[in-house]
Parts: sequence; structure tokens; C-alpha cells
Amino acid sequence: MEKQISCITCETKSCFIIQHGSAEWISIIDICKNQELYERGQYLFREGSRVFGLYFIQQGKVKVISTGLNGKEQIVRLASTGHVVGHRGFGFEVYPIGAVALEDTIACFVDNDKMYEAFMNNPRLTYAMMMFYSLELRKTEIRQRLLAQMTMREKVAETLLHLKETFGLDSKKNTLDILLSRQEIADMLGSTPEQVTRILSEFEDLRLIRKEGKQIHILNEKGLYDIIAAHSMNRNMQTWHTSD
Amino acid sequence: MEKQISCITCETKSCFIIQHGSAEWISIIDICKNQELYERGQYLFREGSRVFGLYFIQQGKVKVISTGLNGKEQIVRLASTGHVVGHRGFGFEVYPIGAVALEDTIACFVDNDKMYEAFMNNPRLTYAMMMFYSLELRKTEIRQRLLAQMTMREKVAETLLHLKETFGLDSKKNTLDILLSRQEIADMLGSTPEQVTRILSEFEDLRLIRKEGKQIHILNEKGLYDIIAAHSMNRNMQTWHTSD
DNA sequence: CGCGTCCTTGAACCGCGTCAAGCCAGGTGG
DNA sequence: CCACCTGGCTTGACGCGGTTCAAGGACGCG
Repeated sequence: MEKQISCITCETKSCFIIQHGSAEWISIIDICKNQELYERGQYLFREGSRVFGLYFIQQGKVKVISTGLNGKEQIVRLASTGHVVGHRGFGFEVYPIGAVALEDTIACFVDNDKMYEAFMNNPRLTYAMMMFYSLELRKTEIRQRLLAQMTMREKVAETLLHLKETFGLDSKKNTLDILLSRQEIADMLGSTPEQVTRILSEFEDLRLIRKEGKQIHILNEKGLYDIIAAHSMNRNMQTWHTSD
Repeated sequence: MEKQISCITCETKSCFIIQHGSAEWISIIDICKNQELYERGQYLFREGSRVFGLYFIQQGKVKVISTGLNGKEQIVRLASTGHVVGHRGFGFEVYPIGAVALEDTIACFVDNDKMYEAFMNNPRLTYAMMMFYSLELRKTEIRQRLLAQMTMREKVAETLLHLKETFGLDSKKNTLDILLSRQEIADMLGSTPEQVTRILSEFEDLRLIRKEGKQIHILNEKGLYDIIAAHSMNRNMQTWHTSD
């Protein structure tokens, strides 16, 4: 797949480059009018609210959540610079999920009509978008197995590796370039803060990680990988990292 | 959304009608050359094999499986007459999943090139297919929460309701019009046959269901619903039923 | 200094997976 | 027609992992 799939004209000008390998969109919506700043903790959109379009994250980090059983918050996906958010609602009446900024975030909004127009005029864009959904579907499915069949130890190990892949490391040290509370990590796994703490402490004892303040420093990536591999055999998959 | 989205010409002639409500394709591929019969237990395609195209089920029932951790079989989706199978692999090298006939099944195969050609020539078809993927994504996600947060009791109750929605009831009685082994039900939940048996027996004691031979007769649908609702609060969602 | 929030650790409970034994039905062969 | 065997279903006992509850500690903030 070549890189530049299509240029659609927003209000002013916008261009999406689809990097098919990572299945994420890097938006060069530099002149987009609908740019907006969301502060930490602020909602881009809420679960159940009407769908007006898609959000392209230009800068920042976002968690995509959905309210699960007995009010538990489930983190469906984490997204950062260059990712699309809101596509899970595209074509529907209301959003099945909400999106919250984890840190100050700049996002660009493109409304349904503009997207639809672009899709109708450019089959290749539509096709690319379809493939994007297809990939999302696969990732979600991989994650599904993760939730269904892994132990907590494995889930935590997997999640740490996933966080590294998604957000990378702080330039200074190997600390993950994302700050999540125990509660938030638990929300990704469908578990509890206590359990997360326990397992992280265990990993620290095993010299797999080190806690530095609230940051996490990965000492032995292969060790984490082994924890999963020991039980799973096949992790020839990309990370599950779904999107919304 | 209108019903008839597009007619693409297969080798001979074929026409897909997308019923957007159910997000399933009813294929009227009556003259399609690539029709083929698969007997119970036979694979339509296997996990890891090359992707050549999509399968439209004209008659029968199919389970879509993927090999999970430590070799456990995970049932990703059940499909029956009018459904599409294989779209999870579309656009990729190899299938991430396999499909097995649960009973004698007639499926029609359409190859990648034909699909691609149709997509390029008909943006509305592509758009509709994209929306189909989008819906699949939602369903998979709902199922994700199910696996992550429900207890086994709730999962079994949910699955019974799901089976009823998907396959309906035998005309004679309220028995589910699908025959699954305990093992297969367990594979849908990421559990074990023993656990499924236990819970089904419990449900029988509660007069929620009755076992008639190998068939299951649902006596009190609302009771099953209550089991889920008691703990979940909001089940304002469609069934999760994902596809492959 | 005191308060709130989050993290940490311990202890008790319980759901569920595992192992093992018994049961029932269908199929086969004597 | 019965004896036997086989495979799936059922039920019980047990142990482990994980959730829950509760108490104490670390840190930031007014």
C-alpha cells in the first residue's frame, strides 16, 4: 500500500496519510479550522451523545472508555498523536464510547458530511478506511482473547509491553511516556487497583520493572515477554491496541 | 439506508443486499458458480491459510474459531444463512481465524479481485462494507466487556439469549434451533464444559430452561435477562454477535 | 500541621478451573 | 437381544487465583 491514499478538502485543507503498517492515521490537518484544545480530564465526547464526526488527534493522549457492568469503567483503547478517535460511532446515532484527554490534547474535528462526501468521491479513501476498520477488528479480537484467557500476571505484562509500543519511552530513561493511575490500568484489564499493585510489586521483586515515583521503568522487556510466552506459546501477533 | 446497495457481477451474476439493521448480508447468489457444499465438521478455511476471498453462506451454520492460548479453541462468532464469513481476513495475507461447518452448509465464494473491483467501481458498496465492519467492531467490543467483566452465570445467560436471537427457535417448541456441545459453548465463553453443565443444571433448577435431550428449551427468557441485568444495569445494547 | 487522594499490603472469602468418578446414550459385535 | 465399549454429560471434592474488605503509609496541597 502506498502511503498517501487521499487528500480530502476540509473547510480549508487537510490531508490524511494512512500508514497501513501501524493502522493509524497521521493527520496533517495543520490548517484545519476545527482544531480544539482539551485539557487533562476533559471529554472530547461522551458515551451516548450524538455523533457528529471524527476526531484526529494532533497532539496529546486520550483514553477511550465505555461504561461496563455495575458502572465499572472499561478502557477500550488508548490513543495518542496521529490517531483517530470517534470512528466507533461513525455511521451511528450515538457514541457507544466516550473519549477523555489524559493530558492536554489538541484534536481536529471533521464532521460526518465532509467525511461522507470524501468517501463518495474517493473509493480508495473509503477502501483504505474500510481496511482500517478491518485491522481494528482484528486487534480488538486479539485483545478479546487476552481478556478471556490470560491470567492477571500475563495481562499486566502484556499491558506494559503494549504501553511501551504505543507511547514509547521518555527520552531520559526507560520510563514509560504515559502516566496512568492503578485504577486506570485496572480498567484496561477488567481488574482492581489492588491486584495491579500486587503484580507490579512482584514484577519489581523480579527485577522486571522499577517504580520511579509514579512512573514505570521497564528493566527487562524480555522477561515480561517470557511471562506471556510461557503460557501462551504464540504471540506472533501485533499488539492488540484497538481504536475508537 | 436503502436495502439494495449494489450489484456486482461475479463470474455469472450475483447480487448482495445489505440489510443494514442486522448488519448481515443476504446473498442472492443463486447462479453463482463458486457455490460449494461443506459437510458437518468440514473447514471452509483454516487459520493461517492464505486469503483468497469472502464466503457468503447460502444455507447452513458455521462457527468461526481461533486458536487461543495454550491451544484452547475460542469461538469468535457463529454465523448462519445470509451471513458473510472470511471478511476478517480480507486485505490480509492469511486468515487470523478458521471457519467450520456446524451442519451441512452451502457457501458461495467470491475472490479478492472481484471484491476489489466492485469496491473501486462502487463507492456506496465500499461505504456499506465499511459500515458493516464498523458494526462488527462494536459488537466485538460489547463481547469484549462480556468476557472481561461478567461472571460465568451471566455469560451463560447472555449466550443463551444470544443463541436465541441468532438462530431462533425450532418451530415445534421453544428449543434453540442450534445444537452445540458443552465444549463448544465453553469455547464461546473461555470456560470449561464442566462449568457450563453446572450452570445449565442450576438454570434448570430455577425453571429458566429445560434440557430436552441435547436440545435446550428456554422457559423463562426474562429470568435469564434478569440474571444479567441484576449485575449489569445497562443492557441497552444489541447482542454482541461478532463476525468473521 | 492536617486533610485528602492514591498506593500498598495483609487477610478472608469465593468463584471457577481441575481432577476424578459415575452416568447415560448410541453403536458394534457376538 | 444383550454385552460391551466409547464419547459426551453430570456431579462432587479440592485448590488456586483474584476480588473484596480493611488498615496503614506516602505524597501533595491548603
